Amino acid sequence: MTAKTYSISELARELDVTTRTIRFYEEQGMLSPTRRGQERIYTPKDRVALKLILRGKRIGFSLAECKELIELYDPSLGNRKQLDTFLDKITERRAQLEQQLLDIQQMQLELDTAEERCRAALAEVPEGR
Amino acid sequence: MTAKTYSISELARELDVTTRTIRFYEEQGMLSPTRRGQERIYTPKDRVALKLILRGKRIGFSLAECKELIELYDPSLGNRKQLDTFLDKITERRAQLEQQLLDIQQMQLELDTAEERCRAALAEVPEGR
DNA sequence: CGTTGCGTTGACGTTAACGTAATGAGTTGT
DNA sequence: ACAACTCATTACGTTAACGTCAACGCAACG
Repeated sequence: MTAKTYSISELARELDVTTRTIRFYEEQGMLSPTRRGQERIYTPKDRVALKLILRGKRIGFSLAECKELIELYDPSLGNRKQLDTFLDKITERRAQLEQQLLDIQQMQLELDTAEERCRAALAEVPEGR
Repeated sequence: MTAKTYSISELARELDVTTRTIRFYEEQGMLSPTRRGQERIYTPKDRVALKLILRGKRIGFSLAECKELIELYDPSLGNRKQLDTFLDKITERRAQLEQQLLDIQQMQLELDTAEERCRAALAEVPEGR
């Protein structure tokens, strides 16, 4: 049952990032692979965390924000106060995501009209033959 | 019919950015306010462009990407080749937006489970009387 | 046993996106 | 006339998020 493990370059290839980037994320306390000697060994859990970071980045989260997400995601450190602020942060993020949804929808509309105008302009200028 | 105009600080206050930021965007060729002497005069069109930039930023676009969006948005420079690459860029952006939608939905799910776990942990540790 | 490949740790370099003075011109109120 | 605003330009500073060497360890391969 010893779940699969990954080398740093395996992870890098699969998720399309550089090893430098992966090490950097570790340096920032976002990943904590175990070691075999000097070598970093990544578990599926680490892989999930990394994917979470990359997903965050795609929607414009800073690494600090991604780090928070990871901390939320893990079940660990639980005194009362912590958990309350966790819940607050979750609420906050949710609001942000909602705003982003709106922004994206708006963008889509704008792309629609942009495309229309582009096609209209193309119809006006058919110097292509 | 001379539509409304704005001073730089008016725009800054309204859209909650610094004047430095606005000037910076101009420096990057993303805004082109007219001048009255030295003073910058912003039209509603400029204001729209600025809002477009800020919306882009909220979903993680770089300024370079935002600039492209603005260029798409305006009707102007139309030779055939340009228009074709415009359409390509539009398609590309649409794909990106779709991916972002997926990412956001995934995040929302993760926040759901994070909240659940948080509440569960709170139930386990009710040292708060 | 040399070199090829993957891994490691520094350490300095780079780019984007502004922040932060410093300084000066032009107008507005008292 | 002078202070108080608002605007401008110029220029150096800063932070985040890596990129890019350099120099080394060690395992396998022909």
